[in-house]
Amino acid sequence: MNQQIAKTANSGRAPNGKKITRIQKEKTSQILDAALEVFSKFGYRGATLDQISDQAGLSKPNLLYYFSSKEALHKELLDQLMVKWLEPLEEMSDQGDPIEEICDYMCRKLELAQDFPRESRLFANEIIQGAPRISTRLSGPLKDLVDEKAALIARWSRAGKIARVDPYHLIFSIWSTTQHYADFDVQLGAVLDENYASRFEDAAKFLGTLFRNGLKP
Amino acid sequence: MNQQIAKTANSGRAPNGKKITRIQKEKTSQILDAALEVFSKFGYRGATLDQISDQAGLSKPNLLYYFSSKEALHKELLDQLMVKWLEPLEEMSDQGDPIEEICDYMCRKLELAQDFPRESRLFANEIIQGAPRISTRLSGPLKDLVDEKAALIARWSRAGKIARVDPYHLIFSIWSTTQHYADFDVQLGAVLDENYASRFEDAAKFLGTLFRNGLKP
DNA sequence: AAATAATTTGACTAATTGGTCAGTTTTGAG
DNA sequence: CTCAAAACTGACCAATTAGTCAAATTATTT
Repeated sequence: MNQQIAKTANSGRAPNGKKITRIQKEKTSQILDAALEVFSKFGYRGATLDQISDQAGLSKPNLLYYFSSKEALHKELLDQLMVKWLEPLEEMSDQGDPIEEICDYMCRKLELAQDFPRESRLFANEIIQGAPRISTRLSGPLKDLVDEKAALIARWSRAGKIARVDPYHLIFSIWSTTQHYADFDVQLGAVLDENYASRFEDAAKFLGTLFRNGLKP
Repeated sequence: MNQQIAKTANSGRAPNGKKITRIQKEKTSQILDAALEVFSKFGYRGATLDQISDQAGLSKPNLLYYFSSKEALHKELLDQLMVKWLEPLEEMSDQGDPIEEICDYMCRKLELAQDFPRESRLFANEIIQGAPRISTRLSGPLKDLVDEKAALIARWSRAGKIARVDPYHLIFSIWSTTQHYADFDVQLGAVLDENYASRFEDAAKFLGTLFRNGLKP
């Protein structure tokens, strides 16, 4: 058997019908974790398979037994990431209070930055370097979801429930302010010094104030 | 003469007293521009001297005649960048109206993102990847300046001139929202589509509203 | 027009890179 | 236990990388 091993961790079977063994599940997850660590730190071109296989605790040929190429490994990480990254925005609902819905979204994004900083940096690296391996996802699923939620925010805006603001740029400001706490963590460490430990708590409080006041109709 | 050529473009003389020729001035500036282009797109480890020398229109050994190593070239770019990057914050003054001072700072940062997106991405790449070649600048000059201006904002806050907010996180929010327009430009392009052309204008308007309302006492 | 200094180049090196492959070892179903 | 499939390995390869160097070319000075 020389075919590439399935990468999605579903119920015992790969999309192509092949069985997924215990070892496959363990090793692919080890590799993906190691790859996330290294890609997020050095970017695609800066990361090496040797680093990743070292980090994962196996040999390079063994790594290539599970993922056919560096590119395939990177692509798999981005695919998994995209799902997690869109979730918080999907949850924004036209029920509840508009300003609270928006602030809740901001808080969920901030939690992502806190809990998954490597994923955030992986994404940032990819975007900054021109998104060569993710651009279709941006103009596809991402744009569709943003269009939908921007329309919702625009309705709130027109109905006078929130201030009259450009909904797209509101979403961008939530992305940027929250992701900043993952992507620019080193800079925060240098500047905040003794107040570094409480940065996420303080950020939630500050951003809550900023958006709540800033969006008041 | 085999010594390294001076890199600072001052009045005809290098710090070591050597004369700077016309060719030196031209070539170093060509190289720095090319290096900025390539480093900002691929990060330090992803960039190659071959790419940079190609972009600059000269041979690799010729490039290494002007800059002793890849590291030295990158460091020179970061040094030049740091000055430009701190300027807007330095200009924030305790004269003028507090909220306008803060919004003016935000606008100046947004202009930097618009006029110098490559510099912004160079900086972002360096920070995301752990700032291995700039960390002393962060905890030195940057921290000092931020501490000073945060104290100014804190005074405004205590005096009731602006809302009671954490001054550090206010500064972070200005950094993140403005730099986002340079660093995540590809993502904006994918999402905004036909509204892409006016993104900076729209951003200035949105961020003006957000910060003006959000900081009202 | 020499003479000197500055600039440029091609050919090179040693190290690192992503990826291959034939063969060995381990695993787990019957 | 048996044996086929799965997992793993060391040795290898071609391409790319940062950096060197002696020699050639060009600019500048006198």
